Amino acid sequence: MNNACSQHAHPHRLVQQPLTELTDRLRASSRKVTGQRQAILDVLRRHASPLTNRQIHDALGKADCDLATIYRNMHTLTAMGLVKRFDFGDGSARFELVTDESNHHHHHLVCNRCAIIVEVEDCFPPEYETELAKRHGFASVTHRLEFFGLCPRCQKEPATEPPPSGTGSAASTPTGANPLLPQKLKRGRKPAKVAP
Amino acid sequence: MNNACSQHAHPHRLVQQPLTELTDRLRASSRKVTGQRQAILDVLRRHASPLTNRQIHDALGKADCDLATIYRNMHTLTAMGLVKRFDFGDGSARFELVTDESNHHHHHLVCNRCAIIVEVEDCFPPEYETELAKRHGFASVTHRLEFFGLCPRCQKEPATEPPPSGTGSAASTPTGANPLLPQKLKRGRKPAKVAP
DNA sequence: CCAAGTCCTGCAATCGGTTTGCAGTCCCGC
DNA sequence: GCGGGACTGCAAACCGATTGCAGGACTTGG
Repeated sequence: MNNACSQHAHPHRLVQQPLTELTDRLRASSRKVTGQRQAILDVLRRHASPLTNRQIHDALGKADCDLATIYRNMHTLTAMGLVKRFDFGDGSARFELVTDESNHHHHHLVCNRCAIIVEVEDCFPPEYETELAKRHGFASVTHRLEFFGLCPRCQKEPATEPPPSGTGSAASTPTGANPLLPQKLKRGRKPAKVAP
Repeated sequence: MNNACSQHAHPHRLVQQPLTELTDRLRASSRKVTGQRQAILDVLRRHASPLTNRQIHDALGKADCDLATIYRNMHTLTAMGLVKRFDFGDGSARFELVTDESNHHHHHLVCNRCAIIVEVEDCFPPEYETELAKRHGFASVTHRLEFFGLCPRCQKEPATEPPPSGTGSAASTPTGANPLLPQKLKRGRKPAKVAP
């Protein structure tokens, strides 16, 4: 499956860190460098925005790998600090590769319609958090912050239309449509069925 | 900023708005004032921290009400603006009653161990968001911000202990234990089973 | 106060995301 | 090259959440 380039957000700010360094870190933790693991890291490396496990699975293409394996690996990698987990409030977790240099603290700006994701640097000053922690006696305080809104392209759309298809250059997600609707999940049940 | 002092779970800062006003708003929207609806609102009214649907269900006690009904009602009430939904990143939504006066913009500080929730006023200045929106061309930008850390009580705990029981004064949630583990959900599967 | 029309509820099936037991496979150090 | 532990695939199962359906509860109008 093609996941490729014209990636909406900062298309070329991709992490070019050699895969070997990643695998080295794996070995250092007495973990094995399996083909699946490498493939997953590779997929993450070539994507700028955080991906869901399913997106990773789809992006793997021929280097297929069981979804359960991806889930397990994301846990392992997160625990090892190789990837970071983000939560946009639609029921699925997203993961981003963490690399020594480029992975400073950052957040995201997500479109409520097409789910396009823009990385943003904005965040309040750290003293804020320190102050907050002190005031309430909490320790090791962290925060989770994400922004949501309507992206420029979606603002132009008719309104009560389904999310944009492929109208422009930037396809929302490589895996195809995946409009996440924060605060308003959308699940379903098949039409109906008779008795067993 | 600071609202109250050592409030952890401001037990008495409850919303005392008459239930009638709430029911009036329901009628005004051509919705029916059912017993379940009232019971749910009542439960929310007497709790200061956001509750999960299950917690609401448990808290209902004798005024039992199907979980599905609670889910449906939380949707309705959220859409009507009577309750606000929060997401702490453990797989379940939480709801807080919205009342005209007291429900200003606010966030939460959650303990990673015992799940105690403290309401906090801290947030970055609104210009921030406006600026961000403008810079990226986004419209109607909102944000989701929550803080996580270790509460004072849990800091004293041994460490690799299960979350504290009822050691102190401030019981986490009226409904009982419900330690949420942000970023590290905990699901399970029963022991095992043989063939059908 | 009753009847009709709606909205609502309970029940059970279902959905999607995620986890896990189990058995076979692969990686790595020896 | 071998052995054992780490890992994978498969399928079952979990969980929060959603929904079709049919009976029940509010409301409004008469």
